[in-house]
Amino acid sequence: MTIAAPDTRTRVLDVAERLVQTRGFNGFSYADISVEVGISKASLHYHFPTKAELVGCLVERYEHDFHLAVSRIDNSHDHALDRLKAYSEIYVRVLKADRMCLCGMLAADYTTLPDVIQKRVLKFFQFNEDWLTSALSRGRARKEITFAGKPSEAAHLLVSTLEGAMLLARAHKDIARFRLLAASLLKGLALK
Amino acid sequence: MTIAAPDTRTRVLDVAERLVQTRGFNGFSYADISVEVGISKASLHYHFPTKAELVGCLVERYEHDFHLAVSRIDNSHDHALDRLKAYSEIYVRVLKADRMCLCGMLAADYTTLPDVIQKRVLKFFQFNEDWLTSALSRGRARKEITFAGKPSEAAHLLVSTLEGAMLLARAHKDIARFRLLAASLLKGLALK
DNA sequence: GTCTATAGGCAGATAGAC
DNA sequence: GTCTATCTGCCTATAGAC
Repeated sequence: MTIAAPDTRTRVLDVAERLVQTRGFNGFSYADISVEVGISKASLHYHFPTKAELVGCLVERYEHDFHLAVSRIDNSHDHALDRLKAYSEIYVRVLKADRMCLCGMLAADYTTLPDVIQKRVLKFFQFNEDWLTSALSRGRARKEITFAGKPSEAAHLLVSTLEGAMLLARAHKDIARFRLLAASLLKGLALK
Repeated sequence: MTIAAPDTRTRVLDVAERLVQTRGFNGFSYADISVEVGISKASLHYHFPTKAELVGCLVERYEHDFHLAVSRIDNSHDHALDRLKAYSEIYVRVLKADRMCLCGMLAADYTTLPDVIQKRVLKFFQFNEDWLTSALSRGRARKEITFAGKPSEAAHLLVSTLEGAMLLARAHKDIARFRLLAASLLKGLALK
């Protein structure tokens, strides 16, 4: 299976994604993308008329990729702890690329975002919490894991902690500490 | 005890602080401050020659205020759970003002910050984790709370979770959910 | 300390040729 | 699809008068 050379539109999205994840919505410009992709600013506007549309597409693609990643987890892992571990490894992969979660970053920039993007960012977090809620709920019913309180609250805790830890880990350039924290989070769910 | 009318410098810092906490380092300008404080952009440069210096002062003041807040906690609360609850209420107060933690916000903007500011942001988190580490350590020694593993790791978990939850709560405009999460975090530390 | 005026550059975005 | 050229407006910052 070969991977086709990415078209211009995709290359633009790839560069823009990295820029948002590292510098935030207000920390990059069309000029930055132009240099890296090797086409003029005007050409970028052909593909994405406005910055709002560009970043909107970015969030859409990111959420789509996340959907794929978690359904792969559903198909390849059965035990709740394995699923949650695989989930946390998505975050580790992002951190390894010296990036913040795209939507975590946009959550920081939230008040400066166009309406359309704000809604998509919220949808992303909702999707994550929903998936975690169901993974936690199923795992507890099967007696694979244990935790107190509602699954939805535990899911909220997991997303918050992973996003927050990511924010700090990137600044500290300390992925090891992030892994340690993720591991101890999972340990807290293991049967005693 | 009366509060003196704030001087211009202080009013500039107050406005700038709110702008950074709501819009991020790259999401506001001297023009924004100028309008709100009611003096010209040029006058702002008299007080703070560069944006880097302005935000540097902001972080310094924020950390100083945090120092004061936690030493008040040390003096007014003895039980570890009370101390930690009071600590989490600092975050709630920030959230109530529709703001993100100043340094949490700057952690997102991290790669775009001047060196001096990057270092101060890290120092802020270090201070928080150190204080929490000692509060947790003392509390466990006195058998006021319980938790597994090193105090420093539990401290890291607390800061990460509170910062991450704040990021999400502000976007969702849902302080109640933040409170719930903070409460269940503390509940996890309570003696069984 | 505060102002007006302005520099010099970059932002997002458009027009029109190829 | 991509280009050059350009627009308008905002950015940080400075000069110099009051």
